[in-house]
Amino acid sequence: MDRYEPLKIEAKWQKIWDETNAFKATEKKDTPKLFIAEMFPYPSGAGLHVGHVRNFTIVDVLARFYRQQGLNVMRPFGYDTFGLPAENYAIKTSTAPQEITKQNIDNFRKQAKRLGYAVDWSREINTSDPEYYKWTQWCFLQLYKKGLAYQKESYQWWCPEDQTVLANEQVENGHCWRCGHEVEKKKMKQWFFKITEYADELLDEIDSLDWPDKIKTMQKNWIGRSVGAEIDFKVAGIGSLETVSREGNDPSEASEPRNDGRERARSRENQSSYHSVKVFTTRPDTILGATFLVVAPEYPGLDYLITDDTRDAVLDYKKSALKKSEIERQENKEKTGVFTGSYAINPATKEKIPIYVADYVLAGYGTGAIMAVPAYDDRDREFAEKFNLPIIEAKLVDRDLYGTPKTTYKMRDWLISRQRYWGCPIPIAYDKDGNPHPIPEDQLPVTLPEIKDFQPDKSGHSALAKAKDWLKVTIDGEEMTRETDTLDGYACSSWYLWRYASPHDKKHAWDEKAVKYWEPIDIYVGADHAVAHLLYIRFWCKFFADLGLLPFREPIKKLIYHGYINAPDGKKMSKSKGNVIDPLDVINDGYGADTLRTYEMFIGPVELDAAWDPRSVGGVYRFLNRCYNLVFNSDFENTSFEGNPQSLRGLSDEPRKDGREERPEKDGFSKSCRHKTIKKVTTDIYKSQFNTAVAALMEYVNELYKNGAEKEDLTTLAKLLKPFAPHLASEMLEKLGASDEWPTWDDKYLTADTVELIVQINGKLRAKIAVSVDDLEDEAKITSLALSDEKVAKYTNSGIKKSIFVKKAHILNLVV
RNA sequence: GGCCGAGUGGCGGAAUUGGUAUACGCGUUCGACUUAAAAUCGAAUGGAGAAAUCCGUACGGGUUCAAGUCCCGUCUCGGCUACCA
Repeated sequence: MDRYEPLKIEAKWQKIWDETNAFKATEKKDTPKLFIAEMFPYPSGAGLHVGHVRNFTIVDVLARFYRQQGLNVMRPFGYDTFGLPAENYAIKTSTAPQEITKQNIDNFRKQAKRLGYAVDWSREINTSDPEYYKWTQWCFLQLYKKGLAYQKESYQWWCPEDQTVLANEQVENGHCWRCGHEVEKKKMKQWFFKITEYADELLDEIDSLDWPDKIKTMQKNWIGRSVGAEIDFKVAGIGSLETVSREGNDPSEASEPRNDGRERARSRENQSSYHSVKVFTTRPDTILGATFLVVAPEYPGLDYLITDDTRDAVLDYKKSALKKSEIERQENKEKTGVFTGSYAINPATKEKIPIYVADYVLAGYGTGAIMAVPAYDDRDREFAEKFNLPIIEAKLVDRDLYGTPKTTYKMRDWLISRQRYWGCPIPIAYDKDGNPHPIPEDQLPVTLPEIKDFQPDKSGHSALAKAKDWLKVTIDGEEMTRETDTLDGYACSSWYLWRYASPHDKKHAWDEKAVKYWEPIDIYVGADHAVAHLLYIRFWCKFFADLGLLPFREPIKKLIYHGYINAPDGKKMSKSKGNVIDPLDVINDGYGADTLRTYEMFIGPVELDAAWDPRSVGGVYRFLNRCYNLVFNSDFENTSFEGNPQSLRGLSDEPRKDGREERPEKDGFSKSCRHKTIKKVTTDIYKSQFNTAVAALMEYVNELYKNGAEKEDLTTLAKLLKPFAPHLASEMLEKLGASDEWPTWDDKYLTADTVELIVQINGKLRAKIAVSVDDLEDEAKITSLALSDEKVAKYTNSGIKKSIFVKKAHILNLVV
């Protein structure tokens, strides 16, 4: 009796795969390709966790499945290595982040190999490798050349703990996404990418993507397009011709934080030059009901709406509103505000209506001013009720009558400057007048200098500012000073999928031909970054498509977004709670990688979070053990496997315990069971329903134990099992002398000769009668068969009112 | 507050999209093997009932020959978003 020893089997096959470069991908002209990858990991010092395993295994199951089907599969691997954890660790231990990163990568690679992933290891990517970030800088320069990378001074989210600014996407509920510290506003000159330029296309193409609806909706909401109109309201009593509004249509203004305290040092004589307030509304048709205007506390023209009587109250209000943190504004939803002292003329009613200032109007959205229609808008009604303003249920008018059509977005431009050392240097230098100049492409990469002190400070500059020699650079003979900000890590991951196509290209970011063959990625798997990374990479794709450098406008065809794995108690795993499951422990406890992989696919539907259950791991191990026994502890060559593996212990002569002598029509049964399983597993994998695919394999094994297995059953089982448990399946296939070519099914074997007719009386199940499949064609015969059943007859003595026969479900429902 | 999901045995979860509710796994119970235990194998396992039967997919209604699935209302939980005009 051979024992299933996963650790032995796995070591054997991993060695073979490693030594033969088994999963190297090359472009093959006449073979359909499939490019699949996970969102590459940030290699932390802790090594792989069970969430990584779920992520990577989904990719691996699909990669192996399609490979077995004969597709030319590319499944690369990479590491997203710039970022705060490595830098913070470097500060703590005075070790260079380069060194820490190298160690972590080595560990990740080793662990990923231990899981048996079918990776083309020649395509590894590391974003902090100068060979890689040279091209990240090149990408930046392309954006810069087209005016899509620009600088702007503005208030930005600042994390006092991490000493860096954050993008809007990195602020969660007023706190830093990394360290959880409450963020503040700081006025700084920062670099941005003009993602808003592509807002419409990013929005309009979402529906065409094969992505989960959840992610599509999140992106739509994030972009937040509102179609409406801008309407001018003349300010009563002030008589000049200029307009009060946010200046211009500069989309960069959209990045302005919401409660910035911008003060405009305008001279008093300018006061008379403002004579109207421009509002944005999505409901210009409700203008007859607009009974007052409201402007944000930061509204640029606010000073000129104030009268001597109201000055103190308004300025007080503004001051206190600006002092409030984002969180305080969120907590207190009670409407507050004060009358400015000015009135505007409603262009539709010609009524004179008051202008208020209130912090429920946001400076960063629309024009920073609204027309309040309390009859139609809950917030306006609340305000009106509190301040006793008229609420008029007016008729609707034509939308275009009083304003000009205008579309606005919630999405802001992407803030990319980071005041940290461990990032990709921004390839810019400043001349002595402070004007930015791009580093010429032939001087790339701008390499991170090796320094000793990584500690950032309040200066607003990264530790790079202390690398005095590095700062100096000569461009076109002119002495300049380098930019000390580094790029947001998301920039590095906004193009890596294209780098996978030609990861060693020294002349280009990506090779045109290779990209044309492999890209766009067919299946991308992840559990995070619904609006950040997945939006940024779409933006860069469109940009480079516009430059003619990519032959497609959407980078990701299909997205699989899976759930998290939680601790057995259902809570998030965390070091502090001490409930972390280490996948390597599971393997080394003797279960092996195959059990771990198969268990994580069996744990539940991909898209849902799941709780780790150590006992179920054991269940999956038992299943693989049974698979092993079928091949290694049965005499399938000579006889059909009969009964159970105990037969191998000399019990095979004993009669079956269940009294069944010989199963009738064994051939037909065996075939139908086999083909049913092939179909179920194949279609389930196509649908990413890995849990039910594994369940179907378990059912199949149970059947084979019960009814005996032919060699064909065992090769089929091994082939179907291989994506999930590749080591064991390879061992089985080797013993069976079979290839791993994916099996096909024939529907003709799926229909049995006899079928159970379900007889319902008034919709309730009353009898199951075995009938031949041919009889299903004849409703009259079916009905008489049913009526001749004793039990059915009992219910139908008094006649049948109606009879419904559903052939496909072999159900006969009799209404009495 | 807004939008979107979800609610099925003791537990994780299935259910050909309107057609036998609870596949598969865990747990539990019984049996076989064993001096014994583990492992393994077999059987049983929604609830009530001696049984025929009845009741069961969060709750209340409805449509239908037939509802976990569709419609209306209520409750609960989760996710995203948060005064976006």
